[in-house]
Amino acid sequence: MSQSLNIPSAAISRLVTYLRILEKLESQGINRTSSNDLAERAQVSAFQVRKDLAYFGRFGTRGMGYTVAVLKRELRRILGLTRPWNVVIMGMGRLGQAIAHYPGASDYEFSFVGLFDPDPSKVGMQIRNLEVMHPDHLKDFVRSHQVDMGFIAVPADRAQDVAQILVEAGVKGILNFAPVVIQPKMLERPGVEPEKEEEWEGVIVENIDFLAGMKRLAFYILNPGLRELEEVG
Amino acid sequence: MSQSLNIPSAAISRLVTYLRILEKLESQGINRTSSNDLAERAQVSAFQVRKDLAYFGRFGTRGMGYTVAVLKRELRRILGLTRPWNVVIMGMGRLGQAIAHYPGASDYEFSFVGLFDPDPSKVGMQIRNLEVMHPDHLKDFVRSHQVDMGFIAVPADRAQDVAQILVEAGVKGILNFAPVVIQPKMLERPGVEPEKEEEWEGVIVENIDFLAGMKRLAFYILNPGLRELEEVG
DNA sequence: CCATGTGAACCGGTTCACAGCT
DNA sequence: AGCTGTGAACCGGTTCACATGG
Repeated sequence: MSQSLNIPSAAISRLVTYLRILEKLESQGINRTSSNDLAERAQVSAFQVRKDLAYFGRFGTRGMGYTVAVLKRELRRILGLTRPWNVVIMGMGRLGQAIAHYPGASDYEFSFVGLFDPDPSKVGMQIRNLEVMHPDHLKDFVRSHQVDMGFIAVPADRAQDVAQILVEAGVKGILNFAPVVIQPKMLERPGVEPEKEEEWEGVIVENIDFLAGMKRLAFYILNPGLRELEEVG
Repeated sequence: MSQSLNIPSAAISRLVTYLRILEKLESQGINRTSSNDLAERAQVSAFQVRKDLAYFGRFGTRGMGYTVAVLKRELRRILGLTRPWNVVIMGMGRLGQAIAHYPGASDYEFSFVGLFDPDPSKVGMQIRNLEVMHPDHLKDFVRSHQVDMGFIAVPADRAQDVAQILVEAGVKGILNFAPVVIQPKMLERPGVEPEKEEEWEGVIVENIDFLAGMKRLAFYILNPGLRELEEVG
């Protein structure tokens, strides 16, 4: 029934989309919906919507559909958006700053609690009521502020090192904006080998690569026809 | 053989990754590689690498592997990165500006040729040697400058309208950074109905949604174990 | 009678084993 | 012998049809 194995990762991406739609519906004062309605708005099939939800339980009423508020609450719970997430951003170039200011991040429980950049001209800068710090202070900061995630917004050639630093500092997940594949082999947390090394699940890495997005777009413009649906970060 | 149907869209994402790896190898003076080597660097299986390449032809030498320069050239050709792509960016908030300055975009043949924002305080601003224009001028601009793609970097509640405007202006593809599902139903290009309406293939929409990335990350941190590999924009 | 929830069929993409070239 | 290229097996995710329950 609920929460067992075999949940396609694509389903998770879609749940995020459904949640966004439900929030929009709620803000419009609409309080009932259906798998058909959601499907149309999310551009997937109604089967898909029902199956995706079924992985986690049953949230609707047969013959009636779904209550927007209920389904929204359940999806937020499933996705872990009821508790706060403390986030640090590595790299305060234009992209890092744009992320720090991104509206909507704080609507959910994402709090940017620390901003880091090694550039002396950036250290000490005030961004969004936070003072940019040198990465040397990351490790202490992560521990003292219970940081959950680190975002990588540094140049591509620095990304692997920064990922390493984040892992050593003890974050649980990384959102990587740099156009590189982070090598998980190297993401070993020192001090874990001594313990049960089975224990160490590894850090979750999710990628957001818009250079790649541009290139895929170029390909599909040249080759229309072999375009299906796609799910992207 | 080459270029027929049934190419998984995930394969396209991986090709982009392989290309990036080849460019790195070349910059390091390495000029031979293999499916095994590429696989490790891209964090996929060697089977996968060979299969992905096989969709488009044969580029290696049996027993020898691949020549970096050759494979790189072929991937660039396949992905359409040998010809220039003229791009406009809609929305000159922090994200739009970060994209406009993104290093790497111009390494490939992506040229940002026009920047648009309706905000009077932004119109006329000089960004990257370009003057920010009002969207009213988009249609003429797209025609006169042969714009291929439009990037949407506007607030979520404006994204659908901007998509509509881009389509009407005649772009072939859209890279949408806003956290909304663009409704393709509405993306009708006026003046197409009169002609063969079969002809209108539609505009390609690719999404880059980092709010969604954050949420997926939250989910996978809470539920490690049901994490496989993922491909993301 | 409606729309959800779900076991089963189907399909497409990944994995595999091996054939083919160097 | 080594590594690519590929038809076939396999597996997982999507689609479907229908049973379930309001």
